[in-house]
Amino acid sequence: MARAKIEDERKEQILAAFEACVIRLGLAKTTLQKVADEVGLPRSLVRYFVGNRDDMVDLLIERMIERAEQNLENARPDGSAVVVPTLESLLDTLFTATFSDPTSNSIVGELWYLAERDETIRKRLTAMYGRILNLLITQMQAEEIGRNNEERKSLALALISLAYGQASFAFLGLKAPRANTLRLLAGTLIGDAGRR
Amino acid sequence: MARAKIEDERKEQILAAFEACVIRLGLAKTTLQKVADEVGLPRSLVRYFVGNRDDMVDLLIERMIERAEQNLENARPDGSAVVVPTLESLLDTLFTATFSDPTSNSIVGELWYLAERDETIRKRLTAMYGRILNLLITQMQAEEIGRNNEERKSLALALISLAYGQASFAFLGLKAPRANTLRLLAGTLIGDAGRR
DNA sequence: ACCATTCTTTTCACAAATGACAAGAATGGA
DNA sequence: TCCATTCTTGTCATTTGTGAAAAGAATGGT
Repeated sequence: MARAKIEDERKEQILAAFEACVIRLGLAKTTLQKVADEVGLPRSLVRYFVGNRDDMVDLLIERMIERAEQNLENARPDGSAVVVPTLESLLDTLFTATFSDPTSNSIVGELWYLAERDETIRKRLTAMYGRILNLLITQMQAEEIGRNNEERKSLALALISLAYGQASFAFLGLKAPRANTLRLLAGTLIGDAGRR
Repeated sequence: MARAKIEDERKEQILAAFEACVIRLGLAKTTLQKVADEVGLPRSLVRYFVGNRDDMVDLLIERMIERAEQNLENARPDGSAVVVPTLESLLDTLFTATFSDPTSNSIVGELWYLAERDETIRKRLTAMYGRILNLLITQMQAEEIGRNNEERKSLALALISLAYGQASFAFLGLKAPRANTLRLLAGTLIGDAGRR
Protein backbone atom coordinates (compact mmCIF):
# COMPACT_ATOMS: atom_id res chain seq x y z
CA MET A 1 0.00 0.00 0.00
CA ALA A 2 1.97 2.90 1.30
CA ARG A 3 4.56 4.21 3.61
CA ALA A 4 4.48 2.90 7.17
CA LYS A 5 2.74 5.06 9.74
CA ILE A 6 4.85 6.50 12.50
CA GLU A 7 2.15 8.84 13.66
CA ASP A 8 1.67 7.37 17.10
CA GLU A 9 5.36 7.33 17.79
CA ARG A 10 5.79 10.90 16.62
CA LYS A 11 2.83 12.05 18.66
CA GLU A 12 4.40 10.45 21.67
CA GLN A 13 7.72 12.17 21.09
CA ILE A 14 6.08 15.51 20.56
CA LEU A 15 3.90 15.25 23.62
CA ALA A 16 6.89 14.27 25.72
CA ALA A 17 8.73 17.33 24.47
CA PHE A 18 5.65 19.43 25.12
CA GLU A 19 5.49 18.16 28.64
CA ALA A 20 9.16 18.91 29.21
CA CYS A 21 8.62 22.44 27.96
CA VAL A 22 5.59 22.92 30.18
CA ILE A 23 7.49 21.80 33.24
CA ARG A 24 10.34 24.08 32.37
CA LEU A 25 8.48 27.14 31.11
CA GLY A 26 4.89 26.75 32.15
CA LEU A 27 2.06 26.15 29.77
CA ALA A 28 1.45 29.77 28.85
CA LYS A 29 4.97 30.32 27.59
CA THR A 30 5.25 27.04 25.74
CA THR A 31 4.87 27.68 22.03
CA LEU A 32 4.79 25.34 19.09
CA GLN A 33 8.23 26.56 18.13
CA LYS A 34 9.67 25.76 21.54
CA VAL A 35 8.20 22.27 21.39
CA ALA A 36 9.56 21.84 17.90
CA ASP A 37 13.02 22.87 19.06
CA GLU A 38 12.79 20.57 22.04
CA VAL A 39 11.86 17.54 19.98
CA GLY A 40 14.18 18.48 17.13
CA LEU A 41 11.59 18.72 14.40
CA PRO A 42 10.42 21.65 12.29
CA ARG A 43 7.34 23.36 13.58
CA SER A 44 5.34 22.31 10.55
CA LEU A 45 5.82 18.68 11.49
CA VAL A 46 4.59 19.33 14.97
CA ARG A 47 1.53 20.91 13.47
CA TYR A 48 1.11 18.03 11.06
CA PHE A 49 1.00 15.45 13.81
CA VAL A 50 -0.75 17.11 16.70
CA GLY A 51 -2.66 19.89 15.01
CA ASN A 52 -2.94 23.37 16.36
CA ARG A 53 -2.00 24.56 19.79
CA ASP A 54 -5.37 23.95 21.38
CA ASP A 55 -5.38 20.38 20.11
CA MET A 56 -1.98 19.88 21.62
CA VAL A 57 -3.03 21.33 24.95
CA ASP A 58 -6.01 19.02 25.04
CA LEU A 59 -3.80 16.03 24.38
CA LEU A 60 -1.40 17.09 27.08
CA ILE A 61 -4.08 17.60 29.69
CA GLU A 62 -5.44 14.17 28.91
CA ARG A 63 -1.98 12.79 29.38
CA MET A 64 -1.37 14.68 32.60
CA ILE A 65 -4.57 13.56 34.23
CA GLU A 66 -4.18 9.99 33.07
CA ARG A 67 -0.75 9.88 34.57
CA ALA A 68 -1.86 11.41 37.83
CA GLU A 69 -4.72 8.92 38.13
CA GLN A 70 -2.56 6.00 37.20
CA ASN A 71 -0.04 7.18 39.75
CA LEU A 72 -2.81 7.01 42.29
CA GLU A 73 -3.87 3.61 41.08
CA ASN A 74 -0.37 2.25 41.42
CA ALA A 75 -0.12 3.59 44.92
CA ARG A 76 -3.01 1.54 46.21
CA PRO A 77 -1.56 -1.96 46.18
CA ASP A 78 1.44 -1.23 48.26
CA GLY A 79 3.92 -3.00 46.05
CA SER A 80 4.71 -5.57 48.67
CA ALA A 81 2.50 -8.33 49.99
CA VAL A 82 0.07 -6.09 51.82
CA VAL A 83 -3.15 -7.53 50.52
CA VAL A 84 -5.36 -5.65 52.91
CA PRO A 85 -4.29 -2.03 53.06
CA THR A 86 -4.76 -0.27 56.34
CA LEU A 87 -5.71 3.36 56.72
CA GLU A 88 -2.24 3.93 58.07
CA SER A 89 -0.56 2.43 55.03
CA LEU A 90 -2.89 4.43 52.82
CA LEU A 91 -1.78 7.59 54.55
CA ASP A 92 1.82 6.58 54.15
CA THR A 93 1.52 6.34 50.39
CA LEU A 94 -0.46 9.59 50.38
CA PHE A 95 2.28 11.44 52.22
CA THR A 96 5.30 9.82 50.66
CA ALA A 97 4.20 8.99 47.12
CA THR A 98 1.10 10.78 45.91
CA PHE A 99 2.03 14.24 47.13
CA SER A 100 5.77 14.10 46.99
CA ASP A 101 6.86 13.52 43.41
CA PRO A 102 8.16 16.87 42.15
CA THR A 103 7.28 16.24 38.52
CA SER A 104 3.79 15.14 39.36
CA ASN A 105 3.37 18.09 41.68
CA SER A 106 4.56 20.46 39.01
CA ILE A 107 2.12 19.10 36.48
CA VAL A 108 -0.78 18.95 38.88
CA GLY A 109 0.06 22.49 39.88
CA GLU A 110 -0.27 23.47 36.27
CA LEU A 111 -3.62 21.74 36.05
CA TRP A 112 -4.80 23.37 39.23
CA TYR A 113 -3.93 26.73 37.77
CA LEU A 114 -5.79 26.00 34.56
CA ALA A 115 -8.77 24.79 36.56
CA GLU A 116 -9.29 28.34 37.73
CA ARG A 117 -10.67 29.23 34.35
CA ASP A 118 -11.62 25.94 32.76
CA GLU A 119 -14.55 24.03 34.12
CA THR A 120 -13.68 20.79 32.37
CA ILE A 121 -10.28 20.59 33.97
CA ARG A 122 -11.73 21.64 37.27
CA LYS A 123 -14.22 18.78 37.14
CA ARG A 124 -11.54 16.29 36.32
CA LEU A 125 -9.38 17.44 39.17
CA THR A 126 -12.37 17.28 41.45
CA ALA A 127 -13.01 13.72 40.38
CA MET A 128 -9.40 12.82 40.96
CA TYR A 129 -9.24 14.11 44.50
CA GLY A 130 -12.76 12.89 45.14
CA ARG A 131 -11.48 9.41 44.47
CA ILE A 132 -8.74 9.79 47.02
CA LEU A 133 -11.28 11.01 49.54
CA ASN A 134 -13.51 8.02 48.85
CA LEU A 135 -10.58 5.69 49.26
CA LEU A 136 -9.96 7.14 52.69
CA ILE A 137 -13.61 7.10 53.69
CA THR A 138 -14.08 3.50 52.62
CA GLN A 139 -11.07 2.43 54.58
CA MET A 140 -12.29 4.27 57.66
CA GLN A 141 -15.59 2.47 57.40
CA ALA A 142 -13.77 -0.84 57.22
CA GLU A 143 -11.76 -0.01 60.31
CA GLU A 144 -14.71 1.52 62.09
CA ILE A 145 -13.09 4.88 62.51
CA GLY A 146 -15.45 7.78 63.01
CA ARG A 147 -19.07 7.68 64.03
CA ASN A 148 -20.72 8.21 60.67
CA ASN A 149 -19.87 8.98 57.11
CA GLU A 150 -20.25 12.68 57.64
CA GLU A 151 -17.58 12.61 60.28
CA ARG A 152 -15.42 10.40 58.10
CA LYS A 153 -15.67 12.76 55.18
CA SER A 154 -14.56 15.68 57.29
CA LEU A 155 -11.70 13.67 58.63
CA ALA A 156 -10.66 12.54 55.19
CA LEU A 157 -10.66 16.14 54.01
CA ALA A 158 -8.47 17.08 56.93
CA LEU A 159 -6.04 14.25 56.19
CA ILE A 160 -5.71 15.13 52.56
CA SER A 161 -5.32 18.78 53.51
CA LEU A 162 -2.39 17.88 55.69
CA ALA A 163 -0.70 15.96 52.91
CA TYR A 164 -1.48 18.65 50.36
CA GLY A 165 -0.43 21.42 52.70
CA GLN A 166 2.84 19.68 53.49
CA ALA A 167 3.64 19.44 49.80
CA SER A 168 2.56 23.00 49.03
CA PHE A 169 4.43 24.68 51.82
CA ALA A 170 7.47 22.51 51.34
CA PHE A 171 7.66 23.95 47.86
CA LEU A 172 7.96 27.37 49.47
CA GLY A 173 10.68 26.07 51.76
CA LEU A 174 8.41 25.95 54.80
CA LYS A 175 8.94 22.49 56.17
CA ALA A 176 8.26 20.83 59.46
CA PRO A 177 11.32 20.29 61.68
CA ARG A 178 11.18 16.58 60.94
CA ALA A 179 10.05 15.06 57.70
CA ASN A 180 7.16 13.01 58.99
CA THR A 181 5.64 15.32 61.56
CA LEU A 182 2.53 16.15 59.59
CA ARG A 183 2.06 12.48 58.87
CA LEU A 184 2.18 11.84 62.61
CA LEU A 185 -0.33 14.58 63.30
CA ALA A 186 -2.57 12.95 60.75
CA GLY A 187 -2.28 9.83 62.84
CA THR A 188 -3.30 11.87 65.88
CA LEU A 189 -6.46 12.99 64.15
CA ILE A 190 -7.34 9.41 63.32
CA GLY A 191 -6.60 8.35 66.84
CA ASP A 192 -8.97 10.95 68.19
CA ALA A 193 -11.75 9.85 65.91
CA GLY A 194 -11.19 6.21 66.75
CA ARG A 195 -11.12 6.83 70.46
CA ARG A 196 -14.68 8.10 70.64
CA MET B 1 4.92 76.07 36.96
CA ALA B 2 3.13 73.54 34.90
CA ARG B 3 0.20 71.29 34.45
CA ALA B 4 -1.02 69.41 37.53
CA LYS B 5 0.19 65.85 37.98
CA ILE B 6 -2.38 63.11 37.86
CA GLU B 7 0.20 60.38 37.69
CA ASP B 8 -0.59 58.72 40.99
CA GLU B 9 -4.28 58.67 40.27
CA ARG B 10 -3.77 57.25 36.80
CA LYS B 11 -1.39 54.63 38.08
CA GLU B 12 -3.98 53.59 40.57
CA GLN B 13 -6.68 53.30 37.91
CA ILE B 14 -4.42 51.35 35.63
CA LEU B 15 -3.31 48.93 38.31
CA ALA B 16 -6.89 48.36 39.34
CA ALA B 17 -7.77 47.54 35.75
CA PHE B 18 -4.72 45.31 35.52
CA GLU B 19 -5.80 43.46 38.59
CA ALA B 20 -9.29 43.00 37.23
CA CYS B 21 -7.87 41.60 34.02
CA VAL B 22 -5.58 39.24 35.89
CA ILE B 23 -8.45 37.89 37.94
CA ARG B 24 -10.54 37.44 34.85
CA LEU B 25 -7.95 36.17 32.38
CA GLY B 26 -4.91 35.19 34.37
CA LEU B 27 -1.64 37.05 34.26
CA ALA B 28 -0.24 35.33 31.20
CA LYS B 29 -3.12 36.37 29.00
CA THR B 30 -3.33 39.89 30.30
CA THR B 31 -1.78 42.23 27.74
CA LEU B 32 -1.21 45.94 27.80
CA GLN B 33 -3.99 46.32 25.27
CA LYS B 34 -6.47 44.44 27.45
CA VAL B 35 -5.59 46.61 30.41
CA ALA B 36 -5.93 49.70 28.26
CA ASP B 37 -9.36 48.59 27.11
CA GLU B 38 -10.38 47.82 30.66
CA VAL B 39 -9.39 51.22 31.99
CA GLY B 40 -10.59 53.02 28.87
CA LEU B 41 -7.31 54.59 27.85
CA PRO B 42 -5.12 54.10 24.80
CA ARG B 43 -2.32 51.63 25.27
CA SER B 44 0.27 54.35 24.86
CA LEU B 45 -1.04 56.08 27.96
CA VAL B 46 -0.79 52.91 29.93
CA ARG B 47 2.78 52.65 28.85
CA TYR B 48 3.42 56.29 29.66
CA PHE B 49 2.29 55.89 33.24
CA VAL B 50 3.38 52.43 34.26
CA GLY B 51 6.15 51.67 31.81
CA ASN B 52 6.57 48.37 30.07
CA ARG B 53 4.86 45.15 30.90
CA ASP B 54 7.48 43.89 33.32
CA ASP B 55 7.28 47.13 35.26
CA MET B 56 3.55 46.73 35.47
CA VAL B 57 3.82 43.15 36.66
CA ASP B 58 6.24 44.22 39.36
CA LEU B 59 3.89 46.92 40.52
CA LEU B 60 1.02 44.47 40.62
CA ILE B 61 2.92 41.91 42.62
CA GLU B 62 3.91 44.61 45.05
CA ARG B 63 0.29 45.55 45.34
CA MET B 64 -0.91 41.97 45.72
CA ILE B 65 1.51 41.09 48.49
CA GLU B 66 1.00 44.36 50.29
CA ARG B 67 -2.69 43.77 50.31
CA ALA B 68 -2.33 40.22 51.52
CA GLU B 69 -0.02 41.26 54.33
CA GLN B 70 -2.19 44.15 55.32
CA ASN B 71 -5.14 41.82 55.31
CA LEU B 72 -3.20 39.69 57.73
CA GLU B 73 -2.25 42.70 59.82
CA ASN B 74 -5.87 43.79 60.11
CA ALA B 75 -6.86 40.34 61.17
CA ARG B 76 -4.69 40.33 64.24
CA PRO B 77 -6.48 42.86 66.43
CA ASP B 78 -9.85 41.26 66.23
CA GLY B 79 -11.79 44.38 65.44
CA SER B 80 -13.66 44.29 68.68
CA ALA B 81 -12.30 44.82 72.16
CA VAL B 82 -10.24 41.65 72.26
CA VAL B 83 -6.96 43.12 73.33
CA VAL B 84 -5.30 39.79 73.95
CA PRO B 85 -5.94 37.47 71.03
CA THR B 86 -6.20 33.81 71.82
CA LEU B 87 -4.92 31.03 69.63
CA GLU B 88 -8.51 30.09 69.01
CA SER B 89 -9.45 33.56 67.81
CA LEU B 90 -6.35 33.59 65.65
CA LEU B 91 -7.49 30.37 64.04
CA ASP B 92 -10.94 31.81 63.52
CA THR B 93 -9.61 34.70 61.50
CA LEU B 94 -7.30 32.33 59.65
CA PHE B 95 -10.18 30.10 58.61
CA THR B 96 -12.83 32.71 58.01
CA ALA B 97 -10.89 35.74 56.78
CA THR B 98 -7.37 35.05 55.59
CA PHE B 99 -8.17 32.00 53.52
CA SER B 100 -11.71 32.68 52.48
CA ASP B 101 -11.79 35.84 50.40
CA PRO B 102 -12.24 34.69 46.78
CA THR B 103 -10.48 37.68 45.26
CA SER B 104 -7.52 37.35 47.58
CA ASN B 105 -7.40 33.63 46.96
CA SER B 106 -7.49 34.14 43.23
CA ILE B 107 -4.64 36.59 43.32
CA VAL B 108 -2.57 34.60 45.75
CA GLY B 109 -3.16 31.59 43.53
CA GLU B 110 -1.72 33.55 40.68
CA LEU B 111 1.29 34.45 42.77
CA TRP B 112 1.74 30.88 43.86
CA TYR B 113 1.78 29.83 40.25
CA LEU B 114 4.35 32.45 39.34
CA ALA B 115 6.46 31.42 42.31
CA GLU B 116 7.10 28.14 40.54
CA ARG B 117 9.49 29.88 38.20
CA ASP B 118 10.38 33.12 39.94
CA GLU B 119 12.53 33.03 43.00
CA THR B 120 11.75 36.57 44.08
CA ILE B 121 8.05 35.93 44.25
CA ARG B 122 8.66 32.62 45.91
CA LYS B 123 10.67 34.29 48.64
CA ARG B 124 8.03 36.90 49.24
CA LEU B 125 5.32 34.28 49.51
CA THR B 126 7.50 32.32 51.86
CA ALA B 127 7.97 35.37 54.03
CA MET B 128 4.25 36.01 54.05
CA TYR B 129 3.28 32.54 55.20
CA GLY B 130 6.28 32.42 57.47
CA ARG B 131 4.82 35.38 59.31
CA ILE B 132 1.54 33.58 59.79
CA LEU B 133 3.41 30.59 61.13
CA ASN B 134 5.32 32.77 63.56
CA LEU B 135 2.12 34.38 64.70
CA LEU B 136 0.77 30.97 65.55
CA ILE B 137 3.93 29.78 67.23
CA THR B 138 4.23 32.88 69.37
CA GLN B 139 0.66 32.53 70.50
CA MET B 140 1.19 28.87 71.35
CA GLN B 141 4.16 29.82 73.47
CA ALA B 142 2.07 32.37 75.31
CA GLU B 143 -0.61 29.80 75.98
CA GLU B 144 1.88 27.09 76.78
CA ILE B 145 0.66 24.78 74.08
CA GLY B 146 3.14 22.20 72.90
CA ARG B 147 6.27 21.03 74.63
CA ASN B 148 8.86 22.96 72.68
CA ASN B 149 9.16 25.20 69.66
CA GLU B 150 9.85 22.33 67.36
CA GLU B 151 6.57 20.77 68.28
CA ARG B 152 4.84 24.11 67.97
CA LYS B 153 6.21 24.70 64.53
CA SER B 154 4.95 21.35 63.32
CA LEU B 155 1.59 22.05 64.83
CA ALA B 156 1.43 25.48 63.26
CA LEU B 157 2.23 23.98 59.89
CA ALA B 158 -0.57 21.48 60.36
CA LEU B 159 -3.02 24.21 61.31
CA ILE B 160 -2.19 26.36 58.35
CA SER B 161 -2.36 23.31 56.12
CA LEU B 162 -5.88 22.68 57.28
CA ALA B 163 -6.95 26.22 56.51
CA TYR B 164 -5.14 26.23 53.21
CA GLY B 165 -6.46 22.81 52.26
CA GLN B 166 -9.98 23.79 53.12
CA ALA B 167 -9.75 26.80 50.82
CA SER B 168 -8.04 24.88 48.03
CA PHE B 169 -10.40 21.95 47.95
CA ALA B 170 -13.44 24.15 48.41
CA PHE B 171 -12.44 25.79 45.17
CA LEU B 172 -12.75 22.37 43.54
CA GLY B 173 -16.14 21.89 45.12
CA LEU B 174 -14.85 19.43 47.71
CA LYS B 175 -16.19 20.76 50.98
CA ALA B 176 -16.70 19.31 54.40
CA PRO B 177 -20.29 18.42 55.27
CA ARG B 178 -20.44 21.40 57.59
CA ALA B 179 -18.65 24.67 57.08
CA ASN B 180 -16.53 24.69 60.19
CA THR B 181 -15.49 21.06 60.49
CA LEU B 182 -11.89 21.58 59.55
CA ARG B 183 -11.74 24.47 61.95
CA LEU B 184 -12.97 22.13 64.68
CA LEU B 185 -10.42 19.49 63.80
CA ALA B 186 -7.78 22.16 64.07
CA GLY B 187 -9.05 22.69 67.58
CA THR B 188 -8.68 18.98 68.20
CA LEU B 189 -5.02 19.12 67.22
CA ILE B 190 -4.42 21.98 69.61
CA GLY B 191 -6.26 20.16 72.36
CA ASP B 192 -4.06 17.12 71.88
CA ALA B 193 -0.93 19.18 72.10
CA GLY B 194 -2.17 21.01 75.17
CA ARG B 195 -3.20 17.85 76.93
CA ARG B 196 0.28 16.44 77.12
C1' DA C 1 0.46 86.23 26.74
C1' DC C 2 4.05 83.14 27.42
C1' DC C 3 6.40 79.03 28.78
C1' DA C 4 7.75 74.86 31.14
C1' DT C 5 5.80 70.83 32.42
C1' DT C 6 2.65 67.27 31.96
C1' DC C 7 -0.61 64.62 29.53
C1' DT C 8 -2.46 62.64 25.08
C1' DT C 9 -2.77 61.13 20.36
C1' DT C 10 -0.92 58.96 16.57
C1' DT C 11 2.10 56.42 13.97
C1' DC C 12 5.81 53.34 12.74
C1' DA C 13 8.77 49.36 13.19
C1' DC C 14 9.91 44.94 14.99
C1' DA C 15 9.48 40.30 16.79
C1' DA C 16 6.99 36.16 17.88
C1' DA C 17 3.45 32.95 17.22
C1' DT C 18 0.22 31.00 14.44
C1' DG C 19 -2.38 28.99 10.36
C1' DA C 20 -2.32 27.42 5.83
C1' DC C 21 -0.61 25.21 1.95
C1' DA C 22 2.25 23.92 -2.02
C1' DA C 23 5.78 20.95 -3.40
C1' DG C 24 8.97 17.44 -2.74
C1' DA C 25 10.91 12.98 -0.61
C1' DA C 26 10.41 8.41 1.33
C1' DT C 27 8.21 4.04 1.70
C1' DG C 28 5.81 -0.35 1.11
C1' DG C 29 3.12 -3.08 -1.63
C1' DA C 30 0.96 -4.40 -6.46
C1' DT D 1 8.78 -0.21 -11.79
C1' DC D 2 4.89 2.42 -10.47
C1' DC D 3 1.78 4.52 -7.38
C1' DA D 4 -0.94 5.68 -3.41
C1' DT D 5 -0.10 6.94 1.00
C1' DT D 6 2.53 9.08 4.38
C1' DC D 7 6.01 12.04 5.92
C1' DT D 8 8.91 16.29 5.38
C1' DT D 9 10.46 20.76 3.99
C1' DG D 10 9.89 25.38 2.99
C1' DT D 11 7.47 29.54 2.42
C1' DC D 12 3.95 33.06 2.86
C1' DA D 13 0.38 35.91 5.07
C1' DT D 14 -1.86 37.27 9.17
C1' DT D 15 -2.37 38.44 13.84
C1' DT D 16 -0.91 40.05 18.16
C1' DG D 17 1.97 42.11 21.48
C1' DT D 18 5.52 45.19 22.25
C1' DG D 19 8.83 49.34 22.23
C1' DA D 20 9.75 53.80 20.81
C1' DA D 21 9.05 58.40 19.64
C1' DA D 22 7.32 62.52 17.24
C1' DA D 23 3.93 65.88 17.49
C1' DG D 24 0.15 68.07 19.51
C1' DA D 25 -3.02 69.60 23.42
C1' DA D 26 -3.90 71.00 28.13
C1' DT D 27 -2.65 73.34 32.31
C1' DG D 28 -0.87 76.26 36.01
C1' DG D 29 2.06 79.77 37.30
C1' DT D 30 4.73 84.17 36.09
